Formats: sequence, structure tokens, C-alpha cells
Amino acid sequence: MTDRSAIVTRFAPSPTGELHIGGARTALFNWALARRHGGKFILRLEDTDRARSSEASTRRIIADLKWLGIDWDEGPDIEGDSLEDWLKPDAPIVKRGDQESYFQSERLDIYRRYIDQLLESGRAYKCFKTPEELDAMRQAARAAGKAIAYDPAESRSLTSAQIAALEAQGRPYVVRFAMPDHAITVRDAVLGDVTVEPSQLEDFVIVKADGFPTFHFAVVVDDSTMGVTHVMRGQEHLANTPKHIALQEALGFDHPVYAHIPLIFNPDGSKMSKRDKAKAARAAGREHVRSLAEVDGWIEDVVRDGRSDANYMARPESAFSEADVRAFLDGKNDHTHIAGMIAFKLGVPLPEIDTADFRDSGYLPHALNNYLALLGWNPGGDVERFDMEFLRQNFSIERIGKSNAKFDREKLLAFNQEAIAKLPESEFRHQLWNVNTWAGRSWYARYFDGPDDPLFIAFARAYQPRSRTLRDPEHLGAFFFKKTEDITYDLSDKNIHKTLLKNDGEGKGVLDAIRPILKAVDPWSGAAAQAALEKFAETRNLKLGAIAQPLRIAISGTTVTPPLDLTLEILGGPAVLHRIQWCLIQSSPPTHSLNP
RNA sequence: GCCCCCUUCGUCUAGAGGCCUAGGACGCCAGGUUCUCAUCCUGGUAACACGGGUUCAAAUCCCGUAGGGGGUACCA
Repeated sequence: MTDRSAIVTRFAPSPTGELHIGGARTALFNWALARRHGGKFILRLEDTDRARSSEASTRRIIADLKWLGIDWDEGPDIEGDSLEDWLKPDAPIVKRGDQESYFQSERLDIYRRYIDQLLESGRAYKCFKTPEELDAMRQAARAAGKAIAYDPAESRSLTSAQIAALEAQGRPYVVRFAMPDHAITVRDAVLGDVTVEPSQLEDFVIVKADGFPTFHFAVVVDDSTMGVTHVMRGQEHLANTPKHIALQEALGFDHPVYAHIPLIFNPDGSKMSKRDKAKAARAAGREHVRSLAEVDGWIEDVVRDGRSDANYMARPESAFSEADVRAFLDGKNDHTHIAGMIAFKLGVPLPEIDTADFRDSGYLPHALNNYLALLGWNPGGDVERFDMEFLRQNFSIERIGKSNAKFDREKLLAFNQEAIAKLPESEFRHQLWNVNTWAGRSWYARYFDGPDDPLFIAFARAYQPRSRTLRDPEHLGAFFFKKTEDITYDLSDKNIHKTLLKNDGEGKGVLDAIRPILKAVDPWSGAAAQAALEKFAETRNLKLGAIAQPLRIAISGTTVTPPLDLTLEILGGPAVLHRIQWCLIQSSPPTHSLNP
């Protein structure tokens, strides 16, 4: 026996793609509400669109939710402890809960029963209109300034004999629900009462010609049969809610509490959509292709890499052809995986839109959840930084806002940086290693023996306080991974020029002077090297900065590195000495002075 | 077109008639600490969309205008 007072919420995505970041927030809110009240949270897959739904998408949605730290009491699930487990293509999808299924495509017999009930009571009827006829009706209605395009009179006046005859002919039909002729009020827990007049209410399709229920019908039946008490969803569903309420009345169902939450947009006000990713990848792709003599070869590469098992983007259902890539570059399709592959090959960042994008970009689930929760909800007071446990204890519908929000990556980045800084050292190290691998950039493995290699420990320690994402160290520390001969010294850079060549090459003089000092450090360690340098500075009556900055430039080619001791530690004595020598050669001043 | 929703610093927001000379966070600017960067600390910048009401008193209530968003599918 279920407790009738307990709150039951659900998250019901369509497995037609990735888990959109907005969907993640909806899931988070529903999860938090259920947890806050000791209720139940259900995951249900709305896969009534047979053409666009896929199992692979289901798997990724499940994995993404689990990665975020969201758990559910009923619905499909994948067992395991890590993202790798959840993303294994052959990991079994298990079912939790008493329902026959939590996939709408497997609940057809349930819908059938209620459809029959509606058909028998006359609250629904078969409609044999062709899509063309309906289009004409819509145009006519618009021309006449009427809100309702569909005139049910003709369909409803069909006799059962006529219907039987049409069915015998094999004429396709849909089932429409007969909307009541009274106004319907949505009692929204966030927006308040919203009343829609009957003149705006149109008979709508509940069974498609392919025999599948529409979203509107399935959602109402499922929410009722699953005992859902609170429906929290995006505001784009508000206008559809009267349909659902009417259906509930006709079926004798209770009405759940509705709470429509504000939408999330890009900073420029546009929708956050996968097209943003396609646009960015296309721009980069076109730019690159322009510089290529042999375009075919490059496209072949993209396709081959896209299929390579070694690549994280490779997914069976995402295989694409060379023609697809060409079409993509021409703007004829927006395939996410082609965008991903192009970006990967070119090393360009794509805007994060889906949950997995944020993961691949090095965001921590904790920071993401925290930021997401603040988009449309806040705990009041000046509290802004909190964890899942806090949400579990404090989330409430009352504090959900009404207005749409713009997604501010700067603020997310700030949250992420704080979260990274607070991570225990070893946790950060392992996450850093993992993300690098997930993102298909396993090149840490080329320089370090593993996440527990002492040099990688030093590397992680160097970058933990200065990483906004787990991907930052790859870029900030790129100089570590270069061959000495690939390091360049840009003397047109004011700082570099000044540090090395000012006062008749003072910086270079320092570099030359510290070579024997560093050479003598044995055994090599960052701390020992720095101590030697400090001692040297003292004898020369110099500040450490006067030595550190030329050295920093010599060993990195840049003016920014982690603290000297860590940098020297990671690089190692031989590389340091080699780079100093290289710098002295490469930074020879021009024959005539730059400063007249 | 029609219907519905929304409107406080650049952004996310606090604010439920006097506590508001409007608070916090991110960003930005300035200063301090520091071997660079980042961190950290200090200070600063910046908003009640507009116009009418109601009231002793309005960011808070009402009406209108403008702007933004959503819906109007055999997609969810």
C-alpha cells in the first residue's frame, strides 16, 4: 500500500539525444523535491517517437544523471560504480519498481485500455482527415482569425458504419480527444492560476496513425498509474497543461500539483541548442578546409576517427559517412557527433550544451548542480554555495522563480574553480587524469606513469589552485609536454624581451650564471633547486624575482607558470638545463638594437 | 494573427507596503599579499522597464504600454 500523502516526482526525458543541461536541472529539481519530503523519484523514458528514440540515448541519459549524483527509486538503471561502467554499451539495463515498464513504448497495452474507455464514452473519436486536409483547415482558421483550426463536427458525425467502412478500406486515422467546452484552470504552484478559455481549446490527437499514443496522452496515463503527485517541468509545457487536465477529468484521474519552472537561455537570449555546437564546429571546419589542398583526405580522417574504438566519441549509432560530413559543412545537417569529431580533430572548444559536454570540459558535478540549482531557485538569505545534501534538506517549490534565466558560464566557472580548489589532492589528481582520458586526450599517459606518479602528483599540485576546469592544466601546462626544441621565445612580447634582454641582456646573464648552480643540485628536487637559487640570489644581492622570471621564461617560453619549485620539480634537472641552454641560443639579440 | 507567462545591477538573484540612501553572488575596476599566474584580503562600479493609479507610505497592490519568452504538430 502506498502512502497517499507521500510526494512522488518523476523525470521523463525523451531518449532522442543527449541529456540537455536544462533537462538536467529539471531532473535535479524533481529529485530534490522528492528527497526533501522523503518521497519517491521516478525515471521514465518517453520514447513514443519511434523514429528518433534510441537505446544508446537512454544509456547516456542514465549515465549522465548518475554522474550528476542524482538517484531514483523506480525506473531503468545501469549498475556499476563509475562512469566507465555506466557507459559500457553492453551493460545491462535493469528495472527498478513495480511498473510493467518505465518505457512508454512498452506500455502500449496500458494506453490501449484507456483509449478504449475514452472511445466508448464518446470523449474521444477517430479522425480520418489527411494531413493535407488539416493543413487547409489551419490556414482557413488563421485567415478567419480563429484560434481553433480543427472543427470536429464532421469527424464526430461519422456513424459507426461509416467508420467501419473507412477502417476496412485501410484508411489511416488518428484518435482525437474531445475537449470540454468549459474553461480550464491550471493551478500552478509557481505561476499561480492560469485559466484558458474554451475558445482556445482544440480537440487534439491522442493516438497517432502509427498506433502510438502522443506525449500528451501517455504522460497523463503514466503520471496517474505511477502515482506521480508533483509534475515539475519547463515552462514550455504550461500551454499544454490544460490538455492534460482535461484528460485527467475525462479519465477520472486526480490532478497532480503542477510547477512550471523557468527556461534557460544563452547569454544572448537564444535557445541553448545542439545547433550552437554545430555552428561552432562548422565554422572551425570550414576555416580549416579552406587551408587544405586535399579536402577529401581530411574528411576521410574525420570519418575514420569517428569510428575508431580508441575514440570516446565513437558510438555505434553515431557512425557517419563522408557524405554526412560534407553535408554538415554545408549546413545541411547538425549532427552532434560530427560536430564533436571535427572539434576534436581541430582541437577547438565547442559550447557546452548537454550534460556530457560539461563533463568533457572538466566541470565537477557538484559545481554544476550548485549552479544549476540557482538558475530558477534559491534558498533565500545570501546562501549561494551548497551541496546536494543541502538541496535534499532545503529545496522547496515556493522558492522557484518565475522568470527565465540566462546561462552565465563565468559564474559556473567560478563555482567550478572553487569546487576544484576544495577537492582533496588525490581526488583532484584522479579526476584530472580521468577527464583527460574521457575527452580522448590521453596524452598525460605519455609523460607520466599514472595518476600516482610522483611527477604527476607535483603536476596536479601545481595546477589545482589555478584550474577553473579539469581541462585547464592541459593548456596551462602545455609547455611541460613540449620538446625543448619546440619551445619558442617571442621577443616581440614586451615582457619576454624586457626580462631577457633589458640592460644589455641582464636576464640572459642571470641564466648563464645559474647554470652551474642548478647543475650542482644533486639529487634534483624542486625544493633543492629553489633553495640553491635563493642562496645564489642572496650572494648576488638580488631578489628572487630577478632570477625567477628569466628562468621561468627560459624553461617555458611564457611568462606564466606555477611556482618555480614545482615547475622545476616536474620538468627535472636535465630538461631545465637543456631549456636554459636553448633559450640562450634562441634569444640572441638582433644585430641592431630594437631600442634606438 | 490568437492565447498564455515573465520583467530588480551586464548576468543569477534577495526583497512578499514602511526594516531599501535596494542586500548577496559572478563579472568588471582599483589597491594589498606574492618569484609570474592563480588564490587570498580591502575597497569600488552598477538595477527596481515605462506611464498612470491605490495608499500617509510602493521595488512590493491595480490598470495600461513596451520588451522578452512560450504555445498554437500525427515532437516531446
